[in-house]
Amino acid sequence: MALEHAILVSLLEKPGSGYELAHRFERSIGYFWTATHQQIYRVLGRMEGDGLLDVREVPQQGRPDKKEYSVAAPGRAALSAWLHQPVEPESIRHELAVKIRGAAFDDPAALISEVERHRKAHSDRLARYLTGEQRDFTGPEAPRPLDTGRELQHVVLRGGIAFERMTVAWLDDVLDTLHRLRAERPGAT
Amino acid sequence: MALEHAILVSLLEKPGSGYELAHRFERSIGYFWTATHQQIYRVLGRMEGDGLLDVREVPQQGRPDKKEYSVAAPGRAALSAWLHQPVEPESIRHELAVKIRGAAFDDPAALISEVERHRKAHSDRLARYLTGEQRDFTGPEAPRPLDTGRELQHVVLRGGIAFERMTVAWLDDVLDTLHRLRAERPGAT
DNA sequence: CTTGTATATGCAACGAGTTGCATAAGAGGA
DNA sequence: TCCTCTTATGCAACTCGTTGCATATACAAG
Repeated sequence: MALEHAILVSLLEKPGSGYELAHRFERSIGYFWTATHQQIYRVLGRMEGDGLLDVREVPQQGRPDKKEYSVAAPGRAALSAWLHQPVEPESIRHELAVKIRGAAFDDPAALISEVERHRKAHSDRLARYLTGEQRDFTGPEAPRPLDTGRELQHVVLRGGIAFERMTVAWLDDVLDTLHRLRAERPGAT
Repeated sequence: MALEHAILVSLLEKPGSGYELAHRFERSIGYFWTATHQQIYRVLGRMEGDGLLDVREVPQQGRPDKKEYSVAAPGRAALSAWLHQPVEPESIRHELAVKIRGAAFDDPAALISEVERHRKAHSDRLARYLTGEQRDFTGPEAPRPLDTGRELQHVVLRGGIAFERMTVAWLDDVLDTLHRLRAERPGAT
């Protein structure tokens, strides 16, 4: 149930509506957890029912009203309990890797454009992360000592950056391999 | 439905029983996709029902009989169709990162042992991958040119190695950060 | 005045994945 | 003899996650 915990963390950082949370999950929270708005609304409803969250109806002008959620005391306790419990180190799930190994039973060269597409998506994301890092964590915006929250946000962002950099480099390795295999078998398409 | 495709790839590489597949998913296939035996048996049953797989009852001595699955023609066609379809670049889901950001609202120093545990798990996995690479892809066992399948297996393994290396380095960064934060706030536990 | 975009919330159905349990045969050791 | 481990297969119940659809307000562009 890590979505619950990701929502608690995000709402502790700043209260907000389901819609706003969905956007954060496409941005900063998205470095390490993803969720669609349907999932978020469903879980928000359940968490409110369980007393983990408080809701406040916020009337707005020029746009529909919203429900602003914030973390209630039991929610904070639930997060704290989870933080003190071990979680299992996760394994990767990489569909593209399944495809690469599957390509041995089809035409490997046909994968090249797909891999290039993935490479672009990851290098775009890397650029976005680096821009965010420049904006939020350097110069006058750099976290002062003792700003624990900012320091921890930064180290998580550095993890996202390292992941994307590693992925781009690996996809280059994959592309080299696919090109080499095509050169060795000039008969293939 | 990537589990289906991962099973097709694995059975094309070598036919086997559900039990054997479950073990492969803890080893080589596990570089990029995980699954428990319950999931595997369920999906194997469905795939057989859909005509994607052939089954053969294999009587054994000294152990229970097994059902050996292999890929039927429609299964091969289904894999090929999927290979030619684009898949979305995936995002990470990293529970530990949720915890790190959540630690800002609790005691960051309490996370240190948890992060160390994860670091060990990842560096153990890295060592296992490197041993496997030595065994299967160097010296007399190195893939000859034109051995497409082996080359592709190797590039996927290199991806697993790169991922674990990157993760270990990042967790060191996280540990540095947590230690630094603890030093700056000597009051905390 | 219609179309498109952004804000805002939600249901229903399905498929994917996890957890707990159950069964059964043979091998090896206490 | 009993206990445990390995091989081998599976059901049931549940939660998690995805996809498609539905609704409503407001603003801007054509």
